[in-house]
Amino acid sequence: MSGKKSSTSTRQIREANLRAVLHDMWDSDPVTGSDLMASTGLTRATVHDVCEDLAHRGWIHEVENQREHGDYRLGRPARRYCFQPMAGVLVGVDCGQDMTVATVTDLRGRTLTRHDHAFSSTEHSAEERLDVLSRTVLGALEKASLAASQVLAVAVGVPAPVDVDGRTVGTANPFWERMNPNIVEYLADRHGWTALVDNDANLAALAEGWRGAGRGLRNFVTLLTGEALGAGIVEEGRLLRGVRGGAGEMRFLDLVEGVGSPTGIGALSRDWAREALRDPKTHPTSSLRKLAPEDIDAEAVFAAAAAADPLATEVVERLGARCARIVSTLAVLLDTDRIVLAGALSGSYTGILRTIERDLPRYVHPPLPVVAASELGDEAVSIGAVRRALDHVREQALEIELPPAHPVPAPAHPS
Amino acid sequence: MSGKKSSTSTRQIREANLRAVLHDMWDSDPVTGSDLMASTGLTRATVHDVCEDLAHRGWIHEVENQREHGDYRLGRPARRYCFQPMAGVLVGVDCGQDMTVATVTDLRGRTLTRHDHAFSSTEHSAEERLDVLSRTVLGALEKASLAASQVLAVAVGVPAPVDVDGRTVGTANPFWERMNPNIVEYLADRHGWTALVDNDANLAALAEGWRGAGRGLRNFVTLLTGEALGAGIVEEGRLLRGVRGGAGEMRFLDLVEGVGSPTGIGALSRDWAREALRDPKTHPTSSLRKLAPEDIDAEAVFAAAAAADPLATEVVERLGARCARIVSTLAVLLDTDRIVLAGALSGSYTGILRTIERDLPRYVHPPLPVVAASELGDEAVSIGAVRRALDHVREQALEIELPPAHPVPAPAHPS
DNA sequence: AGCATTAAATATAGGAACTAGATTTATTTC
DNA sequence: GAAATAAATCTAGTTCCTATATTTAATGCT
Repeated sequence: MSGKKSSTSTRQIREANLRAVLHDMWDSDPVTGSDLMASTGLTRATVHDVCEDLAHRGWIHEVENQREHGDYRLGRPARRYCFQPMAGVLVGVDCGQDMTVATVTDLRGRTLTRHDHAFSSTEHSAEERLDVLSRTVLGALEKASLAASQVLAVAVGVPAPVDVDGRTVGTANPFWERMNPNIVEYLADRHGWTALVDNDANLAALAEGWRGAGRGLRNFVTLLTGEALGAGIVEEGRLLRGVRGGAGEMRFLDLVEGVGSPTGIGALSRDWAREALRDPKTHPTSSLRKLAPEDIDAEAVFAAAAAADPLATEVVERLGARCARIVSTLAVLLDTDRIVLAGALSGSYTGILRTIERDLPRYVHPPLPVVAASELGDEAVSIGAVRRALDHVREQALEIELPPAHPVPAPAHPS
Repeated sequence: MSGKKSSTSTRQIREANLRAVLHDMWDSDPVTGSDLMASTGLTRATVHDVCEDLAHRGWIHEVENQREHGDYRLGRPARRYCFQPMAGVLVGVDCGQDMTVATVTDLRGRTLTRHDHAFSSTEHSAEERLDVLSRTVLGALEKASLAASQVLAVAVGVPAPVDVDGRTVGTANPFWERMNPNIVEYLADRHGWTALVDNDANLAALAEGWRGAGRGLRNFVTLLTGEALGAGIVEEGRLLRGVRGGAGEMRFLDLVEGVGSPTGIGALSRDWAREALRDPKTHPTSSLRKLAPEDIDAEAVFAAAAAADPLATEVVERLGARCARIVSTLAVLLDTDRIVLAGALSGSYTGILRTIERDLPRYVHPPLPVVAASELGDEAVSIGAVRRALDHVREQALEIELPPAHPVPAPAHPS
């Protein structure tokens, strides 16, 4: 509000310091001026000045009763500042083929609420998609009594290639364009939100690098293994996108021997099991024969395999052999540290992993990449979406004007 | 030398301005203070101050007779500054299996001299390799009467995976380790040079992006097609490296249908032609039958194909069909704009390109990537090495202390 | 030749953001 | 209640920048 204008040059310094201090405080407990002096190398005067600036902007606040937090004894009590995790909220959405899940978190990525909503069918219209997406997010916000104005960023994962600007264009594939009917613009126009759209496998990769099996790694690949395979490739900590967001597209598997298609583990486990069951002579004692054909799904197959059912074991074995080839291809070309198999049933992939481990040395020279199953199950995409929103907000923090501190409706009676 | 110390904060501003001005001047004609004011947004006083600083450091100099350069008429003549392309020199080396080529350039990448030297055999020792490399660079410098102290950076391309630090370790492949026997350390210890080592395909990619078929593109792949295939992958303007520098390794082609190995076009054209010639019944009239078997090499095959020889044409056709599959794999997974086929004979790849263009739609959905042949021939790696050195020097300019202005030996007679 | 015009250089004053060191202040400990 | 302590606050002083006034070295016109 104060119309002070400083030169672009000097503002650069202040901006860098604001950024450094905010970064330091984002994920830590309340810190003192001296703490910040040590971590930033600035003098005390500057540190407090910067902190007051950040407090003014609403990102941090000064902790009043200092005694409670610190365990020091002597000297004048230090001023303590603390990051405001509720200065705004983030929304991460997994906007899949069949349903939408929205997760609302604070600025540290701690979940506040989740809310989901199914589409009427897999072939739902673009209009329905946008409407359901919108209502799912609003529903989640309402659950936690949060106002739309508190949302600093909404990130949405869709099963389609997405370019840097969050758009899906020029793909000559109507399915993909329907999956992402310019969500960015829609959310901005309708709710005024900063929206980020990304490919679901890319977001799953972000999730794995944050809270999953890729934690701490700068080079890894996440393979989404549901109906169709899709890879999220992280190289030197950066997500690969490609020209139109198509990086990680697995259609090339058509050409790989022993693979032949980009069909996912979820689909194949079901299809292969059904196919085998059609011939009454193969594994006549299999427990899967007790189920109706339409009840044979990935979950049933993995459950049977876990119980050592011979037919299911054979399917899992075959899936593992196939995966070994897929994983090798990626590992060799990209020289990656780890490949994470993600998907709703990733918790049941131990059998597949065993086979991959056995076959990998046939195709890859040492050092071999680590192949692991995701621990995030079907939450990978929405967690990754939250992370995407979080990254954006951390990056843009100084350009963001925070909503007023407490938009909770004031008590009905006058002061 | 002047022991002034400014705070890290204020130094950041000055550094950013030095960088901006130096960057502006690197590739342009002499510029005036007013030009720089427009491009940097700084005031005149600051611009001249920064320029004097840069002149002091030796990167630029003030042009004396201003009239000659400008075409202005009125007003007080402007001070003009010009980048010093000979403030130091760069060396780019292609250190291959059979020979070494060193290119010396000025700071704008304009070639001053080239010098090459063959190894005693493809199985030469690490010691010989380092020695020949060393002598090739010194030979090139001597040709242009340049002192070793003028070298600001030496970049070396080797046929091996190389990590970010320029080392080849942990590959369990003695050939690779012999190709890069810690060249960085050797050149630093023996000559005091800043050395950068990189994979040859990566450097070829840099060359293509600079002066070749990838010029201006942020996403493209360069395929080295000589004896063994190797890819240099550029994504968002950045070279992919992978954990140990192995990104772009093509061993995964073992698993690709209709490909089966990472053997290069150079090797296959020769092998396939020889194989066909062994059966006297296939194409008995082929002009290649006039050559001794040991004279059948890639060059001969492509020359014959250009003259419509049926046997050679069949080989080229087969190569094209194979390349289409390889190119598709990369294009789909990486969603790249263009794939450049590089190699000593890239000038003769028109036949191959025709076949690729025909086959590509079988494997890739539109929009199709552009496939092009390199125009750089066997210079791709050394040009890329120069570019690597240039990038390093531009990046590190402010940290580099330039050698004294004119190390040319003073005339023998006194003043 | 001499003077107006012009575009740049130079000089002067002032501000933002930082550092450094002296002084003050709020605590705990003895 | 005084000493010890660690931090806050205050007072200069720095660097690097901007803004504006003044000066300078050309050209062009009479």
